[in-house]
Amino acid sequence: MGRIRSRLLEWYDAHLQDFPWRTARDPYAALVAAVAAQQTQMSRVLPTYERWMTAFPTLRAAAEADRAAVLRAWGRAGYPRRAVALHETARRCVAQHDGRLPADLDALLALPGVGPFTAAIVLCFGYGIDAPAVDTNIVRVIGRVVFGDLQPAAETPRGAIDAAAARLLRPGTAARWNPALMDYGARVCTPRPKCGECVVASLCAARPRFAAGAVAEPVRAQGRFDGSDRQWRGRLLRVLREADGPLRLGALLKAADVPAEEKPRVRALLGTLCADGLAWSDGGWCGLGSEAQAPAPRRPAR
DNA sequence: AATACGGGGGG
DNA sequence: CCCCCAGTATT
Repeated sequence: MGRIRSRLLEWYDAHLQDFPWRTARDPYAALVAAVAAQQTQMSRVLPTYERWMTAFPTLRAAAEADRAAVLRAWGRAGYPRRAVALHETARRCVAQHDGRLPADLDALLALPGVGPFTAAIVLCFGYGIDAPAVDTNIVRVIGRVVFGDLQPAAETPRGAIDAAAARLLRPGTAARWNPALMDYGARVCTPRPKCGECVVASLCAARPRFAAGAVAEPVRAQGRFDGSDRQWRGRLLRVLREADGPLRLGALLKAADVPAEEKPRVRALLGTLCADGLAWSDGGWCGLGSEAQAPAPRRPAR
């Protein structure tokens, strides 16, 4: 174990990527980066992070923002419900935690959009607390090196991976060890691994299998995106985000280029956006965010 | 345990 | 065209 640790740390020191949230010791910055990183390649995280932090430099600023502004800052980063969760988490921190992120695992996990990974990132980067942040990269690296898996998610149970991650973490090093392991999985121990460049190949339990030419099977099959609900939701939201203000329903469907036969379905999807706090719809008008904006005609006031 | 949830990078 | 991504919430 010790040799694996030292070699990976040595690799990390030579390939260090200096993301601002890694060294800022700012729990809010860590939170924003962690949420932006959920199911998203790092190359796309930095721009989202910069936009968000420029628009809402502090937890309180995020809490006081309106939903439409939050969604515009999120832009095309994907999974916009993450922006809603971030917004709501900021509000709860102000309402219930004295305007700060809790430094406690269970309290963090109680916040919307915060799961085991995000909570661990807040703890280790934000507070310097030792918490193993086990992302998909780390699952793969530990699965292979420790357990000899080709494609860990399909072989070794997650609980065993987590236990190994906790065992590998030396006290006081989480803020360096977590990103070292994550980066290694992203750059070397990739889904199709670069075993020729691997600094722990001689210690890797999976080495014989890969050396024999075994190929890792795809982790999770993915449905078609074209024509999916997800694509339509994304298109609607994009139109709403880029609009100056409220739109007629008909104008929304037209701008989103919805064919006649898809209109009932896409109208229903607008309903799901509203349910998610991403859009509102009222009296034939609709818009970005959670509440009808001024230009929309109000119902007769009593 | 299985699905839903965006959008784009990279082979 | 296909795989995958610093996951989380819901069913």
